[in-house]
Order: sequence, then structure tokens, then C-alpha cells
Amino acid sequence: MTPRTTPPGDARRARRARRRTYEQGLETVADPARPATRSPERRYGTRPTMKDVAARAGVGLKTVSRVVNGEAGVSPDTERRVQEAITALGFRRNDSARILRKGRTASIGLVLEDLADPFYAPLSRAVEEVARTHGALLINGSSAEDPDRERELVLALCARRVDGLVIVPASDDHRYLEPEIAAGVATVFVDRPPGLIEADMVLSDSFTGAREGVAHLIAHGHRRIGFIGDHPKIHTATERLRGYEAAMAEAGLPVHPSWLALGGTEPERVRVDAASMLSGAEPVTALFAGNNRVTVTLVRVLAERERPVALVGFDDFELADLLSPPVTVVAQDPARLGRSAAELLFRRLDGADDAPRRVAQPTRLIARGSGELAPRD
Amino acid sequence: MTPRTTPPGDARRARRARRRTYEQGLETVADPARPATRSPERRYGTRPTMKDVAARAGVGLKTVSRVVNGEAGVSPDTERRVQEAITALGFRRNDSARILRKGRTASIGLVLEDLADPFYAPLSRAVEEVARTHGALLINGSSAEDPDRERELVLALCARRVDGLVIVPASDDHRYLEPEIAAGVATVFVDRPPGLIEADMVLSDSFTGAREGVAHLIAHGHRRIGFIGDHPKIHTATERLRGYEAAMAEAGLPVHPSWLALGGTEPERVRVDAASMLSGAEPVTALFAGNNRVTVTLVRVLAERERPVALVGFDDFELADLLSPPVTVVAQDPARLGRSAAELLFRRLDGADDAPRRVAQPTRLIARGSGELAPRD
DNA sequence: ATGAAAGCGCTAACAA
DNA sequence: TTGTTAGCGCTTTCAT
Repeated sequence: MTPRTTPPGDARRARRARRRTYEQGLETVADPARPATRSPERRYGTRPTMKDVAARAGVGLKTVSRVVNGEAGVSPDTERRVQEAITALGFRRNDSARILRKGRTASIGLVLEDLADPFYAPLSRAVEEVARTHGALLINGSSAEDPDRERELVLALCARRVDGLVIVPASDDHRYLEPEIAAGVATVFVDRPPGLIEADMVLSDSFTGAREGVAHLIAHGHRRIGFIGDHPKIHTATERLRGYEAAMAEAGLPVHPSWLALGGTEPERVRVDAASMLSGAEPVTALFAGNNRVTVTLVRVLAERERPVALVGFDDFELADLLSPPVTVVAQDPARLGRSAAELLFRRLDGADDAPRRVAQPTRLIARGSGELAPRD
Repeated sequence: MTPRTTPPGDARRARRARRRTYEQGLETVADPARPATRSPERRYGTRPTMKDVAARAGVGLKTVSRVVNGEAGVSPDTERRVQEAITALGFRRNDSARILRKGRTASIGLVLEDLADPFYAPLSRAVEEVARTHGALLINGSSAEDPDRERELVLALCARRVDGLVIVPASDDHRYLEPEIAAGVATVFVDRPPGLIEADMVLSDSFTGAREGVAHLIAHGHRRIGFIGDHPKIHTATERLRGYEAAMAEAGLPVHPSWLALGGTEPERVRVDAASMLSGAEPVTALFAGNNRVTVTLVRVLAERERPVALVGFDDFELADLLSPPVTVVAQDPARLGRSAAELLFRRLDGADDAPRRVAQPTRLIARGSGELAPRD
């Protein structure tokens, strides 16, 4: 516990030693707009290496390696001297070199739509937690629902030689991953299936969940039910629509095309579609929301109206139970999705080589009030 | 657009080639409980290298490198042949080797309390976005408010030679970072200041925000106001308490010790403290919540009570405006905190070497209803 | 326009 | 117990 203070000049000098602009150094995500690398100027060239430690401790390089990695076969006295040198020099093993040599990075990549989305944030956290128990770090990126960005990110992660990938796909064609998977990158898709390739996947049972949610509304007397969902290119959106259609068909109810609206989750779009369904001669008396973003917008829309409209949302969300009326939802468990996906990934990394799996997780209907409102015609 | 299909055996063979258990391979986060590495078995040894591409294209290694990196000085014909070989072999540059050679990783680390917390998720996303514009990847980890885990994570990131670090500290002593910073790892603290070292930081003005929030309650007639905040070891918690005390003092109001409760954000703890403040002969008529987790719990507690109690929460949260009463908050902008921190980081990476900065961001009081309730004595 | 050689910092294999 | 050598896959330097 030495309250040692580095002279303030040190850090400044180190900073000054850096090359002029960051981007000149190295690109990760390919960007055709940016010209290729030029200036060499090293970055951690000033850092002590094992060789330096060895020289200072008066031992061989391998001995330092042994001490650093806690391997056996070093006498206590030698170890002490090496430790002293390490501390004095502020040595820290360069894992880049280690990774190159060992061929494994002890890191996995996670690509999803939006890290900040309340649905994906817990998923991401769960993946991180599993990675941690396996001694791996997590590199993650948001695709923003853009297939090109997904591909760019995924390939950047592959170039970094992540040991595995967990992907919430934005793209519907993952053939670009074939060489990577063949080269041994374990890959698990979560929340949505891969496109045009075989791979492990962990999904919620969107179809059944939506069918139950819509059947719940029907059971409460609704006949005209609107479906407002995510963009049709997204697998879960179409699955949930299928669930809606199945529930309606099972009840012998017709579906008017104007009751269906798939599109982006931007509040404006959702508002426009909701407004049109709720107006006219035969307005819908209930709405089914295709995901949490849509649900939240619909809660706002309905709060602004006088006439009560029933609502069931896909995905649970915080405080749903404290709204008035409390919001009935078809709940998924995003953390569990993430955990399952990550565990499947590490099973692959541990050598499991059976056929790709499709894990389906059930959803749970939580009746809170908004879905039990009777139709007001 | 060749709909090429890899024979299913390929991936399986690659998987089988892997070593037996993942953890044997390589450790990232030091774990004394796990024994040191042993089995060597390579991982991407089966991957083609530039050398392989060169052999196949009948050119020199450096020519391949030129093509891969888009450098000038390659004849169109040669380039074509190299490209063909790259495609045929499924070559992808190994960035681990590149990083080792170039000395820069084009990645930054982010360590925060909990990736899934609705306050930190947008912060994280903002950091990611800035990193992206600078061509860097983001490696992140959650410290779970554990100083040891923070240190472990940060040092693992340093060993990976991330170019920079953004840290929401859990620890109150960051001297362990001195050698790293001296070696050139740009470091920016966000949301909370560093402990015992000088470094850049980006903070919200917790003191002023809390003072305004409490003054708002006082202006609405409250005299007995409870403060329920985060654990006192957390800087923002004590700053907000200071703000509370300042507002009370400025109004000439006494503060009874039983009105103050700092501790974990677990709902049980918050409930117990709230219950005791709200009972007795002279219960508080208003509550000030120290952060969004506490606020959410208090909303639940108050919803269960008959007598209305005023509430102002620190941090805004989704749907706060749709609760009844809508919740008055002192809002921070977590995305902006993240963006500022990341931009500051990249300025450092671009060579800025002026003295460490302390950036303070203002908070904003948003009156929605719960903070405007009159005291009911 | 192209390539051969050196070496980034580490670990593996093998001596001593 | 300890050290020496080779080489991971790439970029850099300097030839040609």
C-alpha cells in the first residue's frame, strides 16, 4: 500500500508520444470512405515487455512468462525477483501477442439491434454474465437494424478472431458467415433465426404467444382487433402476425386488411396507423402490439382518448403494472434468451458438435387490466 | 451472388478440431480459482493466412498485404489474381496479428455498473456510437458495483491494449491505473469521479440538481422531506444528499436524521426506509429519490398508500409521464454523458494533452405532477 | 510494381 | 529449475 504518485509529466509525455490522429492508426470496421492506413508510429512501444522484465530481473524470458502465468517450476527466490521487476517496470502482459500465439481470444462478439433497447439490454447483460463465467470478454455492437452494418460488425469481429458470436440478426441472408463458421467461429442466433444458413438459434415462441394474446382479447368479447407490429422483414413481426391470424381464424372471425399495420417502430408511424384503425364507422375495439416499442406508443395514444380501447402488448416492460389501466402483456424473458444463447455458444466452444439446435422459449400471458377491458361499441 | 453452400461436414469438422474445454484455452479476467493454461491446441490454425493466399495467387506476401489493405502499387491484373485467391480460400485478415504489429487495437473499453440498467444502457450506446465513427470497437463489462470486479475488468482491458477506457467507477481508489495511464491508455471517468488520481471526467451536476428538486418540494409547501438515496460510497449519492441538505438549509428547515436513508437500491431496503419515514407522529410529506431505481420502487410504495405523498426523483425514466400522478424528476441525459465522455476520450487519442478536464452537465427539473402535490398533514 | 527479411511480444517445444 | 529457439500472421523496411 505505497501511496506512490506518478509524476504528472509521465502521462502527459506518453500522450504526446502518440501519433497525430486516431483514425490514421488502424481501422476495424471497414469504411470505404476513409483512406487506408499510413503513419506507423507505435502505441505501446514504450511499454515494458517480458524481455525487459527478464533483463531487469536477470533471468530468462521464459522464466518471466512462467511467473506471469503462474506456471510451476520457478524457485521462490527467482519468482520474487521477477515480481519485483514487474512491479518496478509496471509490466502488464500484452494479450495481443498472447492471443496471436495461442490462437484463441477468450472473447465473444454480440451483435444486436440496439444495446439501449430495454428488451435487448438485459439480453446483452445475460450474455456478458455467461461470458464472464467462462473467462471471456464481450465485444458488442448495435446494427441499428441495418443489414450492412450487421455484416460489417460481424466480419470485424471475425477478423478479431472472436471465439464465438451471438447475433440478433438484422439481415436475412447470412451466407456471408459460411466461411467463418467453417473456420470454426461458433455462432448462435438469438431472438430471430438466421437467413439461408443452418445454425443454432434461441427464439421465443412468438407465434403461440401472439395467438394466446389475441385469443385473450377475443375471450373478452372483442371482434374487431387491430394488429400493429414491427417491420415485416423482421421474423418475429411476421410470426406474431401469424399468431394473430390463427387466433382470429380459430374464433371464426374475419380480418379486415385495415386492421393490420406492420412497419417501423417510430412513434409517428404507430400513431398514424392506430388513429386510422380507431376511427371510421367500424373502429377496432382492441389493439395487439407487436413489440415493446409499439406498446409504449400505443399506451400513450390510448391515454389521450376518451373511449377505452383494450390493449395487449408483446414483451413485458417496466412499470406496465402501474399504468392505468395496467397493461396486459405477452411476456418474454430477454435475460433468459441471452443466457440460453450464450450457454449454447460455450457448449459449442467446449466441443459439442451435434446438429444445429433450435431452442424455443415459451412466452407468458400476464393479465393486468388493459387486455380485459370489454369492447365499447 | 453465388448461392454456394458449404458441405455440412465442414463446420462440424472444424468444431471437432477444437480443444476439449473452452476455459483451458486462455484466460482473460484473472481468476485465481482456475488453474493456469495447459493444452495448446490451436484454434484458427486451419484458417488461411496471407502466405497461403500469396502461394495460391503466385505472388509475394507483401502484395497480398497491399491488396487486402487497399494500398497502391499493385497492377490491376495482380490484384485480380489475389482477390480470386482470397475468395477461393475464404481468407480474412487476422487482426490479432495486425494489432500486435501496429501496436493499436482500434478498440476501447467501457466498464460500468450494469449494462442493463436503463440509465446506463443509453450511455453505453452513445459511447458505442462515437467509437464507431472513429472506427473503433467497444468492449464492455459490468462491474456490478464491485470494486474488485471493476479492477479486474479494467486490467483485463488494459492487457488487451485497448486504446482507451471509459469508466463508471465502482472503486474509490484508481491508483492501480497509474501505470496504465502513464503507458498511454487514455482514460475518461463518467458519472462519477476517479479516486485518488487525476483524470478526465464527465459528470452531471448532482448537487445542483438535487438542490433544485428539493427546493421545488419546499416551494410547494413541504417541510418534512425524506431523502432515500444510493449507497453513501457512491459519489453521486452523497452529492445529491448535499444538494438536499443545502436546499433545506437555504429554506431554514431542520433535517431530522430519520429523514435520511442511504443504502443499496434493492426494493426491500427502499421499502423499509420509506415505510419508516412515512409512519410515526410526524411523517414526511414528500420524498426525494436519489436515483431511478429508488424512484421506481417509491412509485410502487406510494401507489399502495391512500394518503398522497409528493415525490421527486433523480433521473428521468420511460413512462414517468404516464403514471398517476406523473412523476416529477430531475433529469440527466445519460446518452449525452456517454457521448461527451467518448468524445473527450477520442480527443485524447488524437493527441490532446492539456490538463485533465472535469466536464459538468446540467440537470433539468421536469415538473409533471408528483412533485407538485401539496402536503397533506 | 513487387518481394525478402526482420520483428511486434508472446508461448511451445526442447535443451541444459 | 531455467534458458534458448522458433514462430503465431501480420506490417515495415528496404531491396530489386
